[in-house]
Amino acid sequence: MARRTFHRAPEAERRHDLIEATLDCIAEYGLQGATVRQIAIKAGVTAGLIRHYFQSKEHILQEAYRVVIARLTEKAERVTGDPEQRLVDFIVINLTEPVANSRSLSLWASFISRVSVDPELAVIHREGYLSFRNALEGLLADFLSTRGADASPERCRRLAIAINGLLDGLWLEGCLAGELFEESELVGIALTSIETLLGLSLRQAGTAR
Amino acid sequence: MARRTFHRAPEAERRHDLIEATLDCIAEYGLQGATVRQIAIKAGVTAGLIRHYFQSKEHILQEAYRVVIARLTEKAERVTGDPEQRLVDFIVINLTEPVANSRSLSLWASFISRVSVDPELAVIHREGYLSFRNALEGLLADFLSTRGADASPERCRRLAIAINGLLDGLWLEGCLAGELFEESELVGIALTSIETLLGLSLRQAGTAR
DNA sequence: TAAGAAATTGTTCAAGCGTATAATAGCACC
DNA sequence: GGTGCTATTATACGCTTGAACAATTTCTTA
Repeated sequence: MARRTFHRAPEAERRHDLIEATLDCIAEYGLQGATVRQIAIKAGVTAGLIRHYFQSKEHILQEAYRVVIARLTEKAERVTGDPEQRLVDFIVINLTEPVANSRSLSLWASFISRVSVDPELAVIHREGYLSFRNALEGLLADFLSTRGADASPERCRRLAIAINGLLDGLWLEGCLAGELFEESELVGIALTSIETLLGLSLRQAGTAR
Repeated sequence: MARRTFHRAPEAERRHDLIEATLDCIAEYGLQGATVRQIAIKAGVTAGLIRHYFQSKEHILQEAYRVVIARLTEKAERVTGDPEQRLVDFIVINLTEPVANSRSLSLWASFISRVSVDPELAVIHREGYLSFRNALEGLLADFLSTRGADASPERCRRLAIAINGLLDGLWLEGCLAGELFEESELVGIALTSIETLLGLSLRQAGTAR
């Protein structure tokens, strides 16, 4: 019986492909659909190869979760420009593609549901969450002081918690039921609400956006 | 070989117990841990009985999801009193026990992750979500008009979306990392934020709470 | 171009899965 | 206190799962 020909890939590329295949499986069929065999089919290899790269199925899932968190946070954490623009970009990025879509939510929820079950995932989660909120708190502090507003640590902390919640919640709503909202309606609501919470305008005249 | 003795339970009670056992399994071990055998063990019966009450495993999961949604929304939708108190209670209920805890989140996330995969669950989800947001929109409309503020449908819609998002997000934060917040800190942040968004006070002098 | 390292395949295994069904035991009713 | 109904148990079946491992192929390098 003829053995199938195969391509010998660099380790980094192969690991990446396997993780990508894992995410595809989870997004399409849920965590239950992410079996080593399904992942292998999706990646175009055989099941045995997965255990050549990952100690166990748990390990590939942990790596996959790291990738999911990175994709959800990396863009927003690298905003540039003046404090106002950084804050606005942070908001917009979190509520538009590719961060906000049903696939992201599907992946996120799949892993979140295991965070309380799997201590390894809990560690990965906690890191991502704190880093995200700290980034937001920094943006707020910069913006508030630039505008000469109260930027005390206590106020920044509370505002960061509230605005983090607001962004998370609107992200959720958009991902779960994007078709219930008009184009960029959620972004508009977010910007208006955050302006109100901060007591400052985020869309000053003359700033084309 | 001695057959184990058993109790012949009323249908409603047995179905309730089986669903409760299902939720326990999901909360403890994730959706993957909710196998018919595990559920049966948790409920103190044998696996075969589950298929006597539920057409398939899918069906018991659907029923279980209905229960989860009901528990997350029923208390908040039955608030009473004047518009202000109803709104405040709505907020507090959603951010405190038993709605806000890690078990609730675990269950919610488990099902949410399957909403995009399973059309039956998607229907159940959509109903619950719309009913929740409508309830909030009604509370806001009542409260705003009582206070003589702008209660136009467009404003109520946008405020409901924003406040729904804020509550969802803070609920998430509290469930995921309750120990990062002081006792009732999230409730305080929610009340303050919503007062700011509405431009009205929710804690008038003389209202003991 | 031969050899050796290791990436990849193909096969096997025991365990656990959802489902099906026959046997049994609890309970209501006469 | 039988009798009949059916809730419940017990067992079996076919499949899929994660894992293990030997066989094979590719690629590097000398």
